[in-house]
Amino acid sequence: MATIKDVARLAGVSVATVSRVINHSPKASESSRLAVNQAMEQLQYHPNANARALAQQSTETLGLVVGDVSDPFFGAMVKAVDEVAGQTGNFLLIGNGYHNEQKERQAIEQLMRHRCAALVVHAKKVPDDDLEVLMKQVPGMVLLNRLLKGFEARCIALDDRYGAWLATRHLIQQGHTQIGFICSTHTISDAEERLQGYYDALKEHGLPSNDRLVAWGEPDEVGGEQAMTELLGRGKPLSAVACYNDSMAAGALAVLSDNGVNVPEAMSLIGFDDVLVSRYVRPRLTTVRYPIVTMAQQAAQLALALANGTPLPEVTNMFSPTLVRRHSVSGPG
Amino acid sequence: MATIKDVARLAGVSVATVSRVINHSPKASESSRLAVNQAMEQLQYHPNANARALAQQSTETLGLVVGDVSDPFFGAMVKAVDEVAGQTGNFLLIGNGYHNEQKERQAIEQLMRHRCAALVVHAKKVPDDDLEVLMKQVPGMVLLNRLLKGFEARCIALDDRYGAWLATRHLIQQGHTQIGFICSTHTISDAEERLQGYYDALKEHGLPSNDRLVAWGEPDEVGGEQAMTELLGRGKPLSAVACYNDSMAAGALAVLSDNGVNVPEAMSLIGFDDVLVSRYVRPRLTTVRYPIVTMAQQAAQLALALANGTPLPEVTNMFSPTLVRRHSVSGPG
DNA sequence: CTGTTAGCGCTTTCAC
DNA sequence: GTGAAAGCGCTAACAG
Repeated sequence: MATIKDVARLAGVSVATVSRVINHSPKASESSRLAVNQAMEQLQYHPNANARALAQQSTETLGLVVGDVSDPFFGAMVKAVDEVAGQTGNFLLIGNGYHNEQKERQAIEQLMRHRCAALVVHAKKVPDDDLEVLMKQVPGMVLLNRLLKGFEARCIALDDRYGAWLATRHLIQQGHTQIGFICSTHTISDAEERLQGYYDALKEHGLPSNDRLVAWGEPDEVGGEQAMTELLGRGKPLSAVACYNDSMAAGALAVLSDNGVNVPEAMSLIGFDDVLVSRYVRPRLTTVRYPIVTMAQQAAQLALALANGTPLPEVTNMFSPTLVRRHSVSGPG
Repeated sequence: MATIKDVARLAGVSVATVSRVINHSPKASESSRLAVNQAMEQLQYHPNANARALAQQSTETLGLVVGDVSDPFFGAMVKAVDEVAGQTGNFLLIGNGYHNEQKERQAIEQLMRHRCAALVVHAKKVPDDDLEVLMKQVPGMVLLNRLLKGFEARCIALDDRYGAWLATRHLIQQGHTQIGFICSTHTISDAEERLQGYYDALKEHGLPSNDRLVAWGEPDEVGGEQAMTELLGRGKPLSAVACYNDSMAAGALAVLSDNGVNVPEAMSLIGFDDVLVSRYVRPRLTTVRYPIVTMAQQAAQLALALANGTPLPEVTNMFSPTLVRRHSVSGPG
């Protein structure tokens, strides 16, 4: 692959001049600009981003760590961040944490090695202490969906507990008293917080909580199927279920449908996240909206500003979820 | 951020030695290995990947261009490629083409600038000629879901036409004679091929084709809703519809459900791709399986082998889709 | 406006 | 086993 020297030679100028026209420097005559552009074209020249990064000591890249790109929730996040990266002329580097401490650490590590100016990190398994070390080391690092004390201004999170409380309260307000919860087995704060929100709402309304009303599974469709099957199998009276997320709710819905349990007539169901699928199952899923796109955009903008030393944008550090009423919830039969 | 010099100084050795222990060179004494590791730890040293790439003239990165990461179809693709990248110690760089010629070109360009050793490219809009130039320039570049003549061995594609033919024939075999097609408005070969496969099957079985039986939309849920609404609105008798992909089928299904048209009793529906959603709508979607995971893995392995000059893996250059029977197709009412 | 040159951080001969 | 030094491709003073 051609280098800047080749271009300089062919254009009959110095490498400095080539560099100038590449970077649209004002001090470059029209004539050399022409010659250089022609040479670049002819040689199919593509500037080496690594060399550039090294020389400039900065990279024009924005790093993002997500759980798993193939998950629609993260898909929305990636897209949102990619858009702000694109607008600011940055290239997006993505690392998958795969919900695993080792992998999360590796992903962050890789991004640091690539010297991403800005870093948006969604990592739920890496311990606070380790994260703190990294945050100190990388000024342009912002945490998404996690609150690290001492770095609140560089965190953008959602009030999970409030969201689950909202969902459960909605069910209670419809008259339900026997309410189950389908929870995620992932040992991350989101799961604990949402379960706690469910308990809070129950207690607040004088409803007893009961272990037999909560079932667990992986936070995806299959996990939702299993958890709902489990719940049904226990035979404990139940007229409504709040789910950890929409994917699990979709799985639960499928199981109910297969078992001839009508939703919402015989069973109300509420999800969490408001991802696309919630609008395409039938009945449409009532859920709790997680404004991930806005959150991701703000995180990216903040990270970029922090990295470039430009004025910080105003961001919301703690977002509140909201209820989205669709058709999977009604009063008890 | 600490550099290799800092580490060398602290460890009391030369940078060459530090480099040796970083790269696990056999010629590095246990004592210096120890000293260096300790110094790296203490300084929180992260080797600069850009400098490394420059010095080695190679990058340990695998580039991937997709349409849009947030689309579940591409999500599966990204994950598959990421897995083989991870296994071979490569870091994945992703570029989004957003179904737009300019963007596709930019994405490929970016990846080339970053000097990705291997490149897996899903680009449907960039013209053949341009692609040819790039293919010649980057030996480790492989095309996914596209067949470029002269480079067949570096292409991994699916027989779209056959897939749509299969779907339509399945409908015909169930006794349907009034079969619609919901097509994508994206002007890419996939859309043309699938539509053609539908026509082929019709003709082959002596069934007339009719423009009023095909409707168009964006290849997502919303597009599927619109197209199905359009089809219904035309009032032309219809007992089955083949769809461009599962997302459109999901949208179509939703519209049918909302209009009280039972699937499959009153209307049969068949999708394409076999993405996750097809198993979570009710009825479960009968569809045509697109073995994207296997295809993406093979593409990645091929690209890596091409880039590294290692023996090429055996790959299938043209995959055949298969029918997946679930519950959205039956005989005409 | 242009060219010369000294690095950026790392790898890799080549002597020792 | 180890270090000195050259160089990867590019940018950014600096001098002209």
